[in-house]
Amino acid sequence: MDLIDWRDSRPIYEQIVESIKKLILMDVLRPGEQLPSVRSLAMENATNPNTVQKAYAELERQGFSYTVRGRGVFVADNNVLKERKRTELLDELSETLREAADLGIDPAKLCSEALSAIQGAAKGGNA
Amino acid sequence: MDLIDWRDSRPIYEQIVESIKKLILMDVLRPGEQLPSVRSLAMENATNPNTVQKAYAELERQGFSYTVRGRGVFVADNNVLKERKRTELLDELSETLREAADLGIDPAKLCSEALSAIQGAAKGGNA
Amino acid sequence: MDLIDWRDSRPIYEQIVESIKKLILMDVLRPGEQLPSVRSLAMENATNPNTVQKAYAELERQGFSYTVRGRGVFVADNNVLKERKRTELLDELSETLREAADLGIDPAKLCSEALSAIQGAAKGGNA
Amino acid sequence: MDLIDWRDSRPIYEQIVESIKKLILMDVLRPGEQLPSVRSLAMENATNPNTVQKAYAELERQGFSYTVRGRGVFVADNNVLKERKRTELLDELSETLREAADLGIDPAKLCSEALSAIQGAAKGGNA
DNA sequence: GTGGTCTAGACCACT
DNA sequence: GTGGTCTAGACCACG
Repeated sequence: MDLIDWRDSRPIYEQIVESIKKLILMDVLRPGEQLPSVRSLAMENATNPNTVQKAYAELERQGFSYTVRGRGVFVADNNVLKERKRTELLDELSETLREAADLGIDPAKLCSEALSAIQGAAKGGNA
Repeated sequence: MDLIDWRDSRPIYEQIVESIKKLILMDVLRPGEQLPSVRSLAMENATNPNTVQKAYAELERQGFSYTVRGRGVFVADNNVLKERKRTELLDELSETLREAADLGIDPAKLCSEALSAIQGAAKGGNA
Repeated sequence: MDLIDWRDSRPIYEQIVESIKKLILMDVLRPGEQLPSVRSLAMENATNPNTVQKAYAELERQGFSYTVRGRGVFVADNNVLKERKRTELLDELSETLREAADLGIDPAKLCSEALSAIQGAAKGGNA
Repeated sequence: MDLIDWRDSRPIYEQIVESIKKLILMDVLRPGEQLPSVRSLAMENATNPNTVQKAYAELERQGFSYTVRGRGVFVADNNVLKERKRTELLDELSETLREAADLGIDPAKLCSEALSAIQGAAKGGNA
């Protein structure tokens, strides 16, 4: 697992949270599966156990994982998570489109262009 | 001009940059028009001239303004700026939609939902 | 005569000096010819007579002009000027080439590329 | 590292930027290597941390370095940088030669003189 | 310890 | 008056 981009200006723990969230949402990490131990993940990414600990705490707070003392950390089996992410993306989308509208740019046209772009990329890229 | 939201966690200078960029893109500030002096804007917003100075430097770097020593700072007459902003928004949109697609969410459906959302808000809001 | 670029960050008087020097060296302004009066040049360029005065003083100091009280300012008939400018350009060239050499770039090759570039431009451009 | 010439009229931060850029381009500072901390460099050069900070920000903006919060600033591993610098020098050269041509001076002859000059200096100087 | 931001106050060049 | 630079000293987030 390569979770950290050292050139990224965002805090390390935040990058770890986001990376693992993405892995869970994409079903690479399945519900019930055990996450790497704090120590091993820290070793593997050449970072401080405290930093990984902070990331795991945040993950649990957001409902993506649960902890069993003496056993480890596991992926939550919540299927509410995807719905929540969908809402999040929808909000982000609306925000961008609203800004475009404010500037006199047709949001619908922008949308269709963006859709074409990703479909084109998907065919040639990693689809 | 009310450019700063003190509850916003982003740096002051960055908020100033974004606010003025928006004013320029929305044609509230017209090409050739003089921007407030560093000192007056600092006074008006109860901040430090250095902070405003940093914001103005960034604006100029991005091509939104030009400086005449001893005279003041002026809005650039570039009509390329809007096109650049459009591209920027388009990239943002595509990024969000691509992320949705990765998660198995239909981007087109998400788009249409977002468009409905902002049209609804526009009617009741600031349209 | 359009001598000033208001977006240029250099001082006005310096721009005027450089512009007039160029006009003299390119023989647009001929030896013995009278330069515009301080007042008229100030009017024409929407700037302050003091600024033009400062430029004229600098021009005279550099030997490009001489003043006759009550008559005006005239272009010096020195043909030493061109030789001096040649030396100046030569120094600039050497400096650039030396910097290239320090970086491990072949100066001779760079030179021949530059020569090609300007010959190409001259044919299509203002030759 | 002796980065500042106090007799130089250019801003301190600009001198720092240029000095470090040169060190990077000459491979004295290698990709991935850590730059001195803002504070230590400020101490070493008897200047203010803010000034060094401004220099480092500019370096990063130009793509010569990247920052990891809490870790330090590192030399970018871009090998595009040298090519970019070469283009920059080439442009400078062409500009000088074009100016010479405008004045009726043979650019090729000027070039060969400059090349002789630097070769002579190199033998007697720091070659 | 690191870099990032901000304030207060100063001096400079230019108009 | 304008912007540009610099210093001194402070606080913050991150590791």
